[in-house]
Amino acid sequence: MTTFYEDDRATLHSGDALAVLHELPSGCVDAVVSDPPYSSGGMVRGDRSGGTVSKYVTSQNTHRDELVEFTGDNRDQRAYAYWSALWMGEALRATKPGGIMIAFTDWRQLPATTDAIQSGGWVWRGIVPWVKPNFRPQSGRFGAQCEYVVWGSAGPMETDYTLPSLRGFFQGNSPRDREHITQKPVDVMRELVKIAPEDGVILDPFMGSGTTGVAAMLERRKFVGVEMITHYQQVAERRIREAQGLVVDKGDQAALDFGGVA
Amino acid sequence: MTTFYEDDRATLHSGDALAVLHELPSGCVDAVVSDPPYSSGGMVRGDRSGGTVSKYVTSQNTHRDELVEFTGDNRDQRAYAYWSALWMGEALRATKPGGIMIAFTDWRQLPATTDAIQSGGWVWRGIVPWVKPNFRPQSGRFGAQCEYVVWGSAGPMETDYTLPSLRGFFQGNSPRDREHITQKPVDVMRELVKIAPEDGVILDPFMGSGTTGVAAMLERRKFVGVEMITHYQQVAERRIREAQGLVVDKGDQAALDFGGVA
DNA sequence: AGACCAAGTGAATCTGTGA
DNA sequence: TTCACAGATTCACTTGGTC
Repeated sequence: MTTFYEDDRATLHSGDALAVLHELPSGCVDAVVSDPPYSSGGMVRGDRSGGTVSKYVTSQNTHRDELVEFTGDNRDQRAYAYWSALWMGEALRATKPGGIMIAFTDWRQLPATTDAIQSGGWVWRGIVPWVKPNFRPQSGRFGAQCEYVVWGSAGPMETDYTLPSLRGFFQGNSPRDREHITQKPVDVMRELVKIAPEDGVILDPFMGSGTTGVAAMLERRKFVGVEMITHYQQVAERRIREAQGLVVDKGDQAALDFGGVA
Repeated sequence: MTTFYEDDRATLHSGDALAVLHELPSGCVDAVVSDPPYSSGGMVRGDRSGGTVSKYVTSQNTHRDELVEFTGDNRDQRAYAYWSALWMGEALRATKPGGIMIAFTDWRQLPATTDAIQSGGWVWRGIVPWVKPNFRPQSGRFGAQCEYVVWGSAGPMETDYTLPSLRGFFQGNSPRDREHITQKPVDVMRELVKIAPEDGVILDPFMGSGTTGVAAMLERRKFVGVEMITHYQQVAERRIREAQGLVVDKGDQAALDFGGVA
């Protein structure tokens, strides 16, 4: 396991998610919050086998040339469910009893993801839709306007009525200046990492551009991230350090502003 | 098949959904829009086996005594998926090629429902969340704030770019003065029935208090409903006739007002 | 009329009790 | 042990009453 960045709030590992998860110590994590490749997009095999940039980005997008392809997005649905169960099972071992799993998915892979989280040994607890106000309308059909968060727990959760309750759906558009094709809004991620206690450890085995880490820093949680592609390792490290600076130097208000921008 | 009400806009049948569906002529329907019993409610079998009023209505609720139990809400998950595939398969036969299936479900039964719609022979097209602003929160957890609409088509859909596009999520609380425990807002139903063309036929095999029929009348679609329980047959007939009166006598504006009230 | 306040509600979920 | 049921808890939003 190669660690390419480490400080007292964040640890970033290089390598394949499954391999790195296998090497993590047991029970070292409070919550797993991740956005794995969906392997969705298209009913037929041909639609899945293309590159990720051509699949997810319209040709009008001005940043198209700056976006880097990502991997692991070409499994069929059986393989996707099996692979998801594998990494979720490894993640369960690394998680404390009562800890939380959170995984993004789209409508097409949602049933496979709920199967996988349970196959991995987690107690499935619910679904949280993420609504994107600016969606692509389709004549005579309901728009595919949402993505979904599937969440569960490592066995029973303790019931602590002093904890605040969390909302059951989120709203917000994809960030405008994305550095990763599937980058999520920081505001949405900030709500999600609140499921872990302050100073608790959040693990993201598919870090990408590091939005989960940014949210963890802004909400004063610790972060462990895993990413395979060198380009995104650099992007994530930069964004997470920037987020740390915002919290330490300028306090909460600046952190809030940052959430709106990124 | 016993028909207990019929006029030029609405036909209401008495009996079990599966039996009545089997007797309907082939291809007589443009869209199936329904809210079947979810058989959900609880992690353990015991929580499913109680009556529907005690299961879904809190003991503090002052209107508890006025609500009538409904049936078919105590299947285990395997049986639920099998039964759903059965009635959805029958409904497919009754639907025109290219017609639409819309079914409500909750988070727990969502994967079983997407399996069932496909097992029944439909092309699964998507999920539309229904977000309830006044949800019951839970400490330290994401609230179960949404129900879900699973929709699909009877084979390929024709693409007609002159049709309006429909929203990918709905918002709105359960109606205040419900006559059925699981009664849906008329506004949400009105959006859903728009998937069928004007003067097209909407079928609801689990009519309950008849909200689908009310929405169909207000949006100038025709309606075929099925309900087993005598009490709800009477409620549905009254509400649907009231909705017809609003459209014919007072025009569109009154119809819009009605949507907000019921 | 409008502003404010108090009470009531929810396809929830978990725990404890008693049969 | 298993099952059925009562009780407690969370908060956004609605309703109804008072000022």
